[in-house]
Amino acid sequence: MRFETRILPLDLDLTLGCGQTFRWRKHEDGSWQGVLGDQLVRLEQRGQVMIVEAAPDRTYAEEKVREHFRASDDIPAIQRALGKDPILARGMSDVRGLRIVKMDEWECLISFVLATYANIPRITKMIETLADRYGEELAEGVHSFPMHRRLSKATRPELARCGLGYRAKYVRELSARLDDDAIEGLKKLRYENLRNELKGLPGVGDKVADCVSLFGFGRLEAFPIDVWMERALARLYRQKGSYAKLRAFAGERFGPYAGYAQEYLYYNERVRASRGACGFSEER
DNA sequence: GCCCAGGAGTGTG
DNA sequence: CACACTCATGGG
Repeated sequence: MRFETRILPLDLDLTLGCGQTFRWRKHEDGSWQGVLGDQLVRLEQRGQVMIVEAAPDRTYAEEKVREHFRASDDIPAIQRALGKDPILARGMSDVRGLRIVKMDEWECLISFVLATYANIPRITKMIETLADRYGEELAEGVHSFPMHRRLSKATRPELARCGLGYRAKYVRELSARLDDDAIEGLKKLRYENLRNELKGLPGVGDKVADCVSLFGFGRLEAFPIDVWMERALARLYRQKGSYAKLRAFAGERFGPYAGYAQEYLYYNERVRASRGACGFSEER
């Protein structure tokens, strides 16, 4: 079934191509294919409208898509708030359609734990292999991300054979420590407590805890810091130091929408910098 | 073949 | 708290 929905502003290429998610593929015709829960979805942007192709229930699919792109985020308001920062203000109009996505919590946790010490192609491969072997087949060759119930039955050697390496142990331990109820419990926590709980889990350090808080649990105040963000903070804000120090700086400077600030700066540093362009620039 | 990856855990100074 | 070392593999 095919229908239209509007989420504004939204730039699919920016949002799905910037590395915050791992399972969206761009087809030659420019459309994007992905899996949201048990929904296989194909999206096509035509100016202000987005064509959604999914089956079989329109209401359910539309709900999933709107949730994933955080349709209720008031981007103009967020940009007005972040625009008080003169460095962000300079380049923000170019990334108006870059939205934070909302992933399934369990999928997000496993994905970012797998992402440690691996490059994007490999991360993608690990996740696809897990989906192929433990997820439900939704269409020819397309599988859902495995639910906890199923993944927790996989043994460590089996997981290791999915190319996870030492990460197999973390996936096993996460399966043992968490279940659907535990995740429901985590959803109720405020960010600081959620972050601490996540950091207590095997394979979860500062960076992964913040990625999962932001992209999985939707906490917009989270500000994940990886090597790209370290560069951005050093270059634009002259900030260097430990994770705790940089995180404190970001919290103070960007406040409740720090996650969006991170997404903008990350994109700018990683994608635009590679093309030699710099939308954001330091103050003189 | 060689290099190194969106870090985390553990031990030491 | 700041570093050093290891972790296990596969994509480029």
